[in-house]
Amino acid sequence: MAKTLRILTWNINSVRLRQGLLKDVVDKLAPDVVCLQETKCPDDLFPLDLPKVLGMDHVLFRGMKGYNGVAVFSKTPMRRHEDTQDWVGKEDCRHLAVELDLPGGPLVIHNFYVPAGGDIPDTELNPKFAHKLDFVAAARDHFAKTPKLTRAVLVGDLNIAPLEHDVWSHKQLLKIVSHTPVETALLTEWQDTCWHDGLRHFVPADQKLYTWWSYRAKDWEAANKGRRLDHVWVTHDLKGALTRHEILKEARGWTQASDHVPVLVELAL
DNA sequence: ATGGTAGAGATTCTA
Repeated sequence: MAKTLRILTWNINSVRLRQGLLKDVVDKLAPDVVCLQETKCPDDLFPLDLPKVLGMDHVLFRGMKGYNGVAVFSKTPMRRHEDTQDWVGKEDCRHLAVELDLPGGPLVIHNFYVPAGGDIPDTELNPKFAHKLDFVAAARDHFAKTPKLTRAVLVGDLNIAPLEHDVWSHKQLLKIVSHTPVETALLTEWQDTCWHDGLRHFVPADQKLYTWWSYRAKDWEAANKGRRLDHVWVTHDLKGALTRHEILKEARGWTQASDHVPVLVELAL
């Protein structure tokens, strides 16, 4: 008997500010697991009443002051997975791996927040871009060492839109951080270590698909200059378990919205 | 290598 598991990923851009919107997202999409990025909340200030409000008993988080931060909520028991890492020598709270106990055996979920990389796509002029490339290369190399990985899911804000139709204009974004060839090549290499693109599984590569719209656009919906920065990957053994996806675009139009929208994938495990 | 907006938390950084 297959169990349905709905996994939600969202760059919430402050978990404290958007607790109410998170409740609305959970009520609407009924996830079993919620992975957040950019919680921007030190661990000692994390809102500990939030799990009860969301109807999700279990929570794990890794936060810091001001920036970054990841958290996972779950309806079923979980524990922090040993493969949670600091990447490229920085303790900047960009990764949290959890292990869930499910009837068919444990499932590992990696929650990532990849560095945005600044504005200038040049590693000499911009250390933040160098950090981003180093981070993705390290993640690639790490998963290349575990090529037989199974029953695992990787989600998060990877801050790279790899395909032509993951951005509103491929040509105009080739020199824009998030869609430069060096970034998209690295992300593809990372994915190719053991992962299958769980969103493009449902949406053909020739169709536009976005999860993020800049705060800086006057009318984000009319301009529709989006990018697909948020991802859900599954190991190849779980490809056949993918049953549904949803990108909650309407959330971008809510009052005091995040610039990223919630992304849901359902698996029949 | 424009400037636009948003959040944290300090009067600027990161996205």
